[in-house]
Amino acid sequence: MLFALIIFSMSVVQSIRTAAVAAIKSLYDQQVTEADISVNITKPEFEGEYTIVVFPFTKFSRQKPEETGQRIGEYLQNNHQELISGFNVVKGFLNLVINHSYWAAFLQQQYSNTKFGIQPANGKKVMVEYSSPNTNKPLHLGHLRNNFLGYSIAEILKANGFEVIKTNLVNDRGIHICKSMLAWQEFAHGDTPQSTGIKGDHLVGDYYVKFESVVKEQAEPIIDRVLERDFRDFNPTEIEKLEKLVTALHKPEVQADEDKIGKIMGDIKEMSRNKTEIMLQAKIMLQQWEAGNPEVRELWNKMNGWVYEGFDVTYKKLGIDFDKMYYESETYLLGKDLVEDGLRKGVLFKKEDNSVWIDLTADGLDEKLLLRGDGTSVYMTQDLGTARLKYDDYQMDQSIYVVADEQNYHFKVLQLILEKLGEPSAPGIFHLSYGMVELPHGRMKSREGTVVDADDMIDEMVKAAEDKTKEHITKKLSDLSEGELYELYETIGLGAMKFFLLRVDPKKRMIFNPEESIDLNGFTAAFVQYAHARIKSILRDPGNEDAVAELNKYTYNGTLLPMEKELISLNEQFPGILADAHKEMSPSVIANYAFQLAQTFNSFYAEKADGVPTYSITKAENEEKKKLRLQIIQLTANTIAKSMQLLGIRVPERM
RNA sequence: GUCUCGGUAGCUCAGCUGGAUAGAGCAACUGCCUUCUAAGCAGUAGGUCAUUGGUUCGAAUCCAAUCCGGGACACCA
Repeated sequence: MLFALIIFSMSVVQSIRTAAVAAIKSLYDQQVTEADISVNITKPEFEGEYTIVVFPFTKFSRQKPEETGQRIGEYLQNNHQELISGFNVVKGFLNLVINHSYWAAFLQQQYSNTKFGIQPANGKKVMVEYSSPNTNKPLHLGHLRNNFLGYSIAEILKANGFEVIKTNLVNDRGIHICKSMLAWQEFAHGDTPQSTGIKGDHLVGDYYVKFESVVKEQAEPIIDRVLERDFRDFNPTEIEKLEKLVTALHKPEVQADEDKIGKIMGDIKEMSRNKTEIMLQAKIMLQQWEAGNPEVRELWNKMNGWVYEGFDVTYKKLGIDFDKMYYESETYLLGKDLVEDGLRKGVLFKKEDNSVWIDLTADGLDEKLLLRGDGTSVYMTQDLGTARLKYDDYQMDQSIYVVADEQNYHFKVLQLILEKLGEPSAPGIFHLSYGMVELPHGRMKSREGTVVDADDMIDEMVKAAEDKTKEHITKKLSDLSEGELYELYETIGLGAMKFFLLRVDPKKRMIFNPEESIDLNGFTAAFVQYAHARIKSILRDPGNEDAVAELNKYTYNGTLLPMEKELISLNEQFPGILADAHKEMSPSVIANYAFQLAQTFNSFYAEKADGVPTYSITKAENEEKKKLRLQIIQLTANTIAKSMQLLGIRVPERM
């Protein structure tokens, strides 16, 4: 079947484009590119599957749009009979009818090909860094969007032929970690995850919260004193600043503006918090950690160990994994050698206080600090060093950072500096920026305790799936074991959560409504999973057994009904969708497609005329139709499963 | 202030490389389970695509201005 192989290496849309370019060349002696051919899916009210917009060609055809469409249509029909069997022209729109035998041949070749649409290796390597948690508190809803996005993008890249390295840069050191450590030391009386039965990351997180509440308590008298202009807790430069703040606070125009009051009070609070006893202790602990103090390091190791145990449980449940872990405790000193290089090359400069900067004003940005006067590095320096480390480790063509959009500026600067330093990693830096997840009342704030915990979230979703499943359990799932049922609840519950967070364009911030997220109807994973389970149920039906066994060598030879054509055509678009998802760096493209496919199948499944199903499979009007439809639904099930896999979502055989 | 992202149905979102009468889901209302799984299907209702101007055969889509909202612009990470 060399003939078929040649055809199916190209999508229908591609083939139409190529053919149209040739048609225009032949009819009008004009050389246009394939990108100039606008091919759309035909509106349902017209006959045909694809539509070429011919308006742009009237410039050189010097004919009315209708005539131009007519001539191109005739050319295509005459010269590409295997693909196009008919056409009609409405105004400037040329609607093309795809040859039924083309669809049949396509179906025969791909219906059981679980690799349909998956691209062969292209020899390119991509690193995806995602998740990147702090080890002072458990994962929350915001992390979930990050984790699902990173995982899904990695899957999408793989399916597009890339070699992917999934990495996690764990933020395992810093003042926030010391906060949890200190509070644990002071208040825990030696409690451990084992002794309390509390999951390690939650236990550590609890002491982070405890720390914050002590800070708040201790800061109150300091704030009160500041407001009374009693600045005994502060040094001269701080006092100068506080004087200004307090004076400003009493101005009438500020008194009338709640935003301004809030801002000034925020500054005062922040400065006061830094003077609390416990905060000062935390800072000392950080210094001790950096100096390698054995006791502090031991405590740090112990508590981070608890957190990792907790994270492992959560990651495993989420179905998320990594090929390579990087730890900030091992990378935070990197980057200084790049700074040295930069100074030598004259890309960076020193100020009088010995601090090192880069001037980005020519690029419309500011000056950026890279080393403090005392020689210590900042966040950017670390990231520069880590970028070099990663590149040395893997020499990847692209390095994707899955990080929230509040860091857009940081990554813009990071790439620019790498470029100026002549680092080979620079061109491959890509910030996959995503919007924050907000609750209906506003943004989540960990200090205010308005965070949605990831583990709670998982439990709730699985519970919701269980409740819903139990409504039907006696009808269709009574023979499943406890274990099988639990697996099903997880498949549905986790799927719902992932789908909910992935179905929206990543760059948009999204509102997370708990009630809506728990819904298993409509535009949800359960809807798609349900369609899959229905298909599998039909394929298992003993009444279809004989036909299923003969599908392999079968090619349908007859006319197709509308929904048959529609389903095949939609499946055929999968490779294009996969490419789009990569181009857009957006799993939402896949989610929308999977939903549409499931929806189309459900209509196909349910359509009736005079009470009789139009597209019955088990009771099809004849053996030919039965085999045709079995091929169609088999292909559909495969495409659904693959799409969901790209989102990191499992698909059940029954539900 | 500068930069940046967004504003589409009551709500949550698609559509944005310009193309036909702007689509889904939820919520509301009608119907459909002796017939392959009703977690479903079919239908009704719901729109000044933020506003104004421009580009053109044609604008939700491109451009400009304005309004509203998020975020960033740290010797925090």
